[in-house]
Amino acid sequence: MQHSMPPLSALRAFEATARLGSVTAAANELNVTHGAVSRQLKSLDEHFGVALFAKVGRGLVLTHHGEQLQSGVGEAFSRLRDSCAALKHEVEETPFTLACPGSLLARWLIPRLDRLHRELPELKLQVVVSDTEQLGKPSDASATLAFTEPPWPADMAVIPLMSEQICAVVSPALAAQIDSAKPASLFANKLLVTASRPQAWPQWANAKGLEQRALEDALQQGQGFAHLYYLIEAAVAGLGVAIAPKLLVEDDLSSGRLIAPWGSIETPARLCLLLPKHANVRRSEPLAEWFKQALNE
Amino acid sequence: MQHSMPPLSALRAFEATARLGSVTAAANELNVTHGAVSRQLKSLDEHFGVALFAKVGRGLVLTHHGEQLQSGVGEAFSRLRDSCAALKHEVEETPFTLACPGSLLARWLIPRLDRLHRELPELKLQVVVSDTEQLGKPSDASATLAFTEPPWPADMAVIPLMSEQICAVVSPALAAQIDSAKPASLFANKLLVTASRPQAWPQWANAKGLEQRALEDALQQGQGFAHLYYLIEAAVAGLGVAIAPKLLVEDDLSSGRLIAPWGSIETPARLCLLLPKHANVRRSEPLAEWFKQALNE
DNA sequence: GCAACATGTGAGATATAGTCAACTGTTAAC
DNA sequence: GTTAACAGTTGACTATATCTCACATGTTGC
Repeated sequence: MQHSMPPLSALRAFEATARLGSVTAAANELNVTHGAVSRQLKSLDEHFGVALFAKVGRGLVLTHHGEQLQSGVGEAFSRLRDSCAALKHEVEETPFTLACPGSLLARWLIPRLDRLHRELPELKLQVVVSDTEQLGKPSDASATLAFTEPPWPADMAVIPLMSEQICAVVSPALAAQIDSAKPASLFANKLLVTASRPQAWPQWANAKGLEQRALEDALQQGQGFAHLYYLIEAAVAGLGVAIAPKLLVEDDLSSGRLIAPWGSIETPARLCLLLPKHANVRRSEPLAEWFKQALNE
Repeated sequence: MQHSMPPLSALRAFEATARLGSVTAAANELNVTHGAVSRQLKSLDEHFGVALFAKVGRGLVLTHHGEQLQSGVGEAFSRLRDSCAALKHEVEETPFTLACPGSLLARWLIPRLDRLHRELPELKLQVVVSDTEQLGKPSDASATLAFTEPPWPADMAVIPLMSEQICAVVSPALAAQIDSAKPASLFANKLLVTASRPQAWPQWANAKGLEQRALEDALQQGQGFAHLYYLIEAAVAGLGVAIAPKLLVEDDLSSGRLIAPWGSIETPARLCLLLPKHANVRRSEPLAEWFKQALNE
């Protein structure tokens, strides 16, 4: 059965040539040279053992057998084109869902969301808050934006966008009382912490050469917040010193609402775009590029 | 538009896999390894940016998008298969017409025609007498059998089957009076000639070392026949000595109806199968092979 | 826990399909 | 009648898409 099928590429060349009435036109449509189409047609003639085209003047016309073949093959290719175009259209019209932690969403992405929609309109981007900071779960989002550190989950494609920097921030009023040259001056303030980033203060202490013991004592007297977003607002309000990804406080630092007296440090984590296996590369890649660009401004 | 079409081979792999429900089964149908099909499916996933199959247990099932694609693609491929099979069927059901000179037909082919029909039934062979001995004409026969010598017509494919041998033949009664060791004993007989083969006697004379002059004299007193077939019958009837392709008198020689006292000679001509350009190779090639075999028995 | 089965994948072989350029034949204009 | 533009075919070479092999991973059932 299948044995009677000629090479599909030859059928495609035949269909285009029959439809357009010219080898050269078919070659243009198929983005090949006319020689390539001519060969395909010849191979089809040989497959069926009859001439499908006859030379008339300096062009070709279908023979009886050629017309017979074209009637079915033309419809079949229409059908193929329609089916592929329909699926492609449906895929591209489906909104692209980006999951993002609430703090990153509120303090970095939302201010840039309008521009993102304008620059990548074909994405039909929809943003949702990733419910927990936990990753590696089979999320139904098209992509997830998150700070994560290696090892990265094996069942997802991970595109690192930038290294994470964290900094300790205080309100301008508190900053005035700080000797920024002395890292230990930190301990003159109340430390603000969040359960979602338990490793932040130890990393900071370690990088700044502070004693773990002193840090632990300070944390005992610190204040906890359920969410990074509230932590930062607490710092703005002058409740103490918060530690947060630099990215999330950058706008506040440039506006002067917050001060980072002791600078910032780099952590092993990266801001990453996490894609499920079988993600749509043609949709997620432009998004990753957009993030890389926007993050470097 | 065309731009949205994935590679056709990938679509074929998809269609077979969807229809058969298994990569391995599709690979068998397509006569490739399962790895090849697996790659094609992967490339299709990437083309559309969605998974078309989902792993379920140790097999695959179509996803929603996969089903959507299969509904159209399956029909399109059915259509393609039907169209190709229909054309192929029509071509193969068309009788294959073999043109053949009347003498060759009567004295060699007809006795073997039954066997030919039996051994190549799918040819639906029909035999017609080639009206003239002239070749190179755009005949509407599928193939032409003829003795011809180079140069061969450029607009036809020529398959040489065997070299031509000609021999001078006489009835047994006449043969008894001949000294077969002497070629010149030929001239004791009346020479029988046919207009369709004017070169036969001169070739014979030349090969046997007979004087052209003596030959011409003998031919003056010879008897002409319109057709080779009558010429041979005249020899059988004892009217004189005929010259004919050995192939045409072989049956008579073995039965003793005719004798070739001086043996036979080879001419530059060949028995050939002449095929029009764009002839159906798959039909004419088995016929050529059959002839080669039958001629060597 | 192991054998049988089904699909996925890296590396390298190979065959299909393409390019280029030269050639034949057709049409039309000067 | 000559020439130029055009359409298709073809030989020689090349490239890339496609396949195979062998191994890896994951599932099922005894």
